[in-house]
Amino acid sequence: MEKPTNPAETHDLSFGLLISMIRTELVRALEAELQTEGVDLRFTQFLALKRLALDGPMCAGELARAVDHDAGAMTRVIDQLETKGYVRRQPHEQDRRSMRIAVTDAGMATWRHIAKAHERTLERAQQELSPDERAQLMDSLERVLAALRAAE
Amino acid sequence: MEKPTNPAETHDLSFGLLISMIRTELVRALEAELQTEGVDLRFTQFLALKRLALDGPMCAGELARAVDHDAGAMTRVIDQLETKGYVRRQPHEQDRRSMRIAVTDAGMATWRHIAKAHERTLERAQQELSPDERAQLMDSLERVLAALRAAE
DNA sequence: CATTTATAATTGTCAAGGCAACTATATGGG
DNA sequence: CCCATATAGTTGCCTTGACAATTATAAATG
Repeated sequence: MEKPTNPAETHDLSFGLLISMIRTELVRALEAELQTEGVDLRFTQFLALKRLALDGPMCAGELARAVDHDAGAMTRVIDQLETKGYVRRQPHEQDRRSMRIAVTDAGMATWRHIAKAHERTLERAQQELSPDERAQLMDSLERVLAALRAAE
Repeated sequence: MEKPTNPAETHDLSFGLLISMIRTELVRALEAELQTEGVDLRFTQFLALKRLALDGPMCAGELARAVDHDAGAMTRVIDQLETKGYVRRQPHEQDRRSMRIAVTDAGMATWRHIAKAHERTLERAQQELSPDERAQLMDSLERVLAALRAAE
């Protein structure tokens, strides 16, 4: 320790880096769990499938917004999920521009299969926090997100 | 809108998605601040410059670990910072495999210039949180990260 | 009703990050 | 001392995601 470490930085991790690291580790942990279960899904594909499985069919743009993903990129994620047989594109009845993205039976089966793995991962991430602390954490994070989005 | 958009949806943000969203917004906000200041740095480049500016010269691998970045990718980040004139690669004296990455005067000047913008961004992100809540948030996040890294 | 404007999905392009292979050098065990 | 193994940095390759442009269709407006 010959190096003069800035005392304000002894917390060492800035908020941004900390958030980035947690995201990286969470993605890694979840993808590892999925692989262990023999399910070949990347993090983003997982998020999309989860959203569709929980909320039912929706169109591509809605899904993109729901998982905070670029619309162009979402097209390809849907392609991938469709190739795997987990979702299906159906024409929207009122709006011929729109697609209705629906989970297939195989997709639902996969979702049920991996839902527990997902919960295990989240549980593991928060295992050192009390229920109160978990609630507080989620609340704080939501307020941080809101503040960042409230543009200036 | 015939589908019952569950109002519970807003609270149904999973931890992973919430973290991802905050990271995205934080990166966006910081890069916007930097651009406003006329400084052409991406988030990762910023993190690397900050680390070097605060902790002094270190070798490439150390830097990569410090900002949680892939070593191969870090080589290119250093390339970019070197091209911009913000850092310099120097041979390591004891170990001829190693490089000593040091911030140049121009790099330091730039760092001083943008440090405040950085703080503004973090301040804005946490503006809705009390000092206690901020401390609690950092603490919880650190424990989450530790849990993710520890367990298996 | 024609025309402008807005929206949904897609596609092309490019930068960035992860991983594996490679080179050079260091280190530790016979 | 020599060899096996480990480590530092770099590079190539591939996937992902952001953004812009494109196409088709809907909605709004004169």
